Amino acid sequence: METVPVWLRERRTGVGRPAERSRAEVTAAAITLADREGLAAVSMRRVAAELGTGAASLYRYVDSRDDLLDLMTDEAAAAYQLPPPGGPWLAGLLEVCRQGRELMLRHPWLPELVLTRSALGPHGTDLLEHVLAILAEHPAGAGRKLEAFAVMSTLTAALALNEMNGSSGARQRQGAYLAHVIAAGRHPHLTAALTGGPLTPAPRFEETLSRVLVGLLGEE
Amino acid sequence: METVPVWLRERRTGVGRPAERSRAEVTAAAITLADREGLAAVSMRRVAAELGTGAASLYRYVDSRDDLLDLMTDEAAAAYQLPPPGGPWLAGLLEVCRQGRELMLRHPWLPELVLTRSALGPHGTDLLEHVLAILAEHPAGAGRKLEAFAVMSTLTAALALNEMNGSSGARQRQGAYLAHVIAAGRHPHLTAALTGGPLTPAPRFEETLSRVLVGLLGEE
DNA sequence: TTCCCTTCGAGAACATCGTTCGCGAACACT
DNA sequence: AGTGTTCGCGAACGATGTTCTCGAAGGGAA
Repeated sequence: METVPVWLRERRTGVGRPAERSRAEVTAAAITLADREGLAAVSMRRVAAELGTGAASLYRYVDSRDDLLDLMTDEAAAAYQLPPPGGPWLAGLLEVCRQGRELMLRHPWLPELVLTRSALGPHGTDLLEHVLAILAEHPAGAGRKLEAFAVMSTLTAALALNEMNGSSGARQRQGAYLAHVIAAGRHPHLTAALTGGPLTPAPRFEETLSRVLVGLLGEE
Repeated sequence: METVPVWLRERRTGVGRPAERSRAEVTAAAITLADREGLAAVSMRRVAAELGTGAASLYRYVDSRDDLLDLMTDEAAAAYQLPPPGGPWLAGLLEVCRQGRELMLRHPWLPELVLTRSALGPHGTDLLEHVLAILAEHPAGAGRKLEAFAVMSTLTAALALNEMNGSSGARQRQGAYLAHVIAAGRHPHLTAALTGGPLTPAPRFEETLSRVLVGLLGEE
């Protein structure tokens, strides 16, 4: 049972044969592959092929596929452009959410990893530090601030996931079933909600997160 | 490309050899297995073994493993005890969340499925209908009500997942890395948040969802 | 330069996975 | 009894994560 996290396993000293690749290269290859063919395509063998090596070689850089997924998540978080904190806290948090959404649209595999795997790496902790800095003057307790961070991440990922499923084939199946449910006539409120006009304008991403964050942290 | 959802595929008429099992039995076996050994143990072979049959037989009842996962999710939602709507809407929604949390603690595999797979089956639509009934008098538009349902489900699942990770080995790794980050001294706000007292009382589940829902739907 | 010790690369192997094929057996209906 | 249709499922295919193993490669000491 290895209790040391991925991010702490250190490169050995200059003794022995030097590695031909780096953990960063492996991570980058996995991200490239996931961007191109989806998360399901990220197998050890495919990632290795992307690098022109054998599958077993990857285990010199990564303990397991799960480790690699964590590395991908954290590496993606490196793209955040964190402005110096200042100004109203709500605007600061919304900017983080906005960038998060763009990141997830650019990396369609990210939401799933963020939602089901909560490990914070170096860039993840940088992001959390930034959020806490934005909230430094806020009177809420530390527990609530940490919770606000979790809620932000979760909802950003979930909303981005919903957005992307819009063009998927899953949406068609869901629509077909909902049509059946409506036709059955036993769900009056659902029917009214889905057929009443052009489905009242879907609340916009930023407005939703703004309302949630205000509810969580107060108007201030 | 099959555009008809799982829930609509109907049992054939009485012609031919009758099936020895039902889709409900297969689903129940998968749930039993997942409860006992986790979602990763739910393979077609293991589920079949649970039923005392061959793996290939399951494909008479289910098109794919993904279908089976959707069936598990919806079957779990059958356990909701939906009281007749009435009283203040916030209390009604919180009751749904409370039951949802208990469900997820009883079925530790549920959050992952709810978070990454959004298909609504018969029981899922019943639940949505119930939520919309609770909000029938609420002035918000249909879009916002549907969104509130999505946010409720997502946050309930995510918070339950966090609760359960408390006893996992993943928490230890995360703690070890956070200790390292604190020791490095480059994250003052994070350090303050994690070392300031006994980590200000973690905001309680219901209070969190109450604040979020009020933020989303207004005080009314 | 020579040697050694450590580390690396990766082919082969193992257990397991989701899924398909094909066929014999079983039942309902005429 | 015969026929049409469905069911159960052994066998097989391709792919997966991971471990074992060992030859090769390079740095530092001699």
